[in-house]
Amino acid sequence: MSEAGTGGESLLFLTDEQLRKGIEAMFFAYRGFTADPDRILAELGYGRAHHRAVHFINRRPGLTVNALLSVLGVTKQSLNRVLRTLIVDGLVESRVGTQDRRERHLHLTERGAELERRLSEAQRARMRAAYRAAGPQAVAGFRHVLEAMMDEEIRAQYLALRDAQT
Amino acid sequence: MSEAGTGGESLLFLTDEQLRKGIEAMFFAYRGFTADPDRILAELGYGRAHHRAVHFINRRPGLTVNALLSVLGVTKQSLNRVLRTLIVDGLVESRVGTQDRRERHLHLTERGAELERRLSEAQRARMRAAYRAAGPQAVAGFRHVLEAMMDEEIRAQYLALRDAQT
DNA sequence: ATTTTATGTCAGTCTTGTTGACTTTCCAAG
DNA sequence: CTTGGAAAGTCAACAAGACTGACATAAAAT
Repeated sequence: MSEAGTGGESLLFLTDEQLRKGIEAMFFAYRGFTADPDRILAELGYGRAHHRAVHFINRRPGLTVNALLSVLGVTKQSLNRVLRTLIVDGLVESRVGTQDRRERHLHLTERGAELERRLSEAQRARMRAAYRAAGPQAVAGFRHVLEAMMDEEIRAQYLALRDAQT
Repeated sequence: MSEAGTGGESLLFLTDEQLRKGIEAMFFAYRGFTADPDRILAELGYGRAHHRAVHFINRRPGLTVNALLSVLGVTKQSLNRVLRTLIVDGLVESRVGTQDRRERHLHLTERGAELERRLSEAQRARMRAAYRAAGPQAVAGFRHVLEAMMDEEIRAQYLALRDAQT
């Protein structure tokens, strides 16, 4: 890891001014990060909450409502409103569990998958451009810092999700 | 660092899977990023909007309402509600401009500056920990990618703000 | 004198979050 | 087999914080 080799620089990086710049960069970058999907969602009368639900259902097909709840970090009442519109609109399918029939397993329908692709492609295009502009080494650093910034529990969830993928 | 160093890898980094992981990292990291200030704000009956206003007023003392509006990317009605509570509560001072008396120049009061320090210190503590854990090289990469992810106009604002500081 | 700009304010809407109360379903332990 | 409790869904009420649109005021610019 880099911290081992370049010990002397660490102190310079940790001035309050450097940290404040990082905070601002995070704020502005997040705005860019959500800007493109937001435009698509607005067309369709959806919001960011719909995007997040669709994203994670696509990511973990068949996950339960409870699991989605804990990934998103919202209450079931809040999620339910969003989920209901997605189900009514035919983008998400809620299947009763086979072993435990109290559980509802969530899947995207073909139309839901289409929306997911559209949203994701917009977001990935920006990410791809940023990655290209910054270079592979910067990308590795970017991911490192982001992972270190997460809450402990969230990081565990993230790593599990990350490693479960291809 | 494990993945960096060799130029030929660039293509590998730009698989959809890598991009999706970056998207998720961004989502979860932003949650961590706002978690600590959110707790402090909740105690005081404020929200994220108050934090953002206080942050940028501290950053650019004497900036006008219009300038703050454009930095925050919200409408004046939305900002006004937040700003009014901060002024009434004695955290922000609104001074009539000297050259142009239509303008209101915004400053933090001593109490406002105290809150700013408290919020900022919480956020910087997390940032500092993340920076330490990831190392200086990762930090540089982090900032690179974030800057490349911003909208053009926003990036210009950010760079102006960044370079105006010590 | 008129227009434009900067700001503030009122009213109403929307999304997305919250709590609390209650029901239905159904697994599992007594 | 009965009952306790977990999972899920629903209804209601509420709040923050975003939006639009309309309008008011003061001051600068033309």
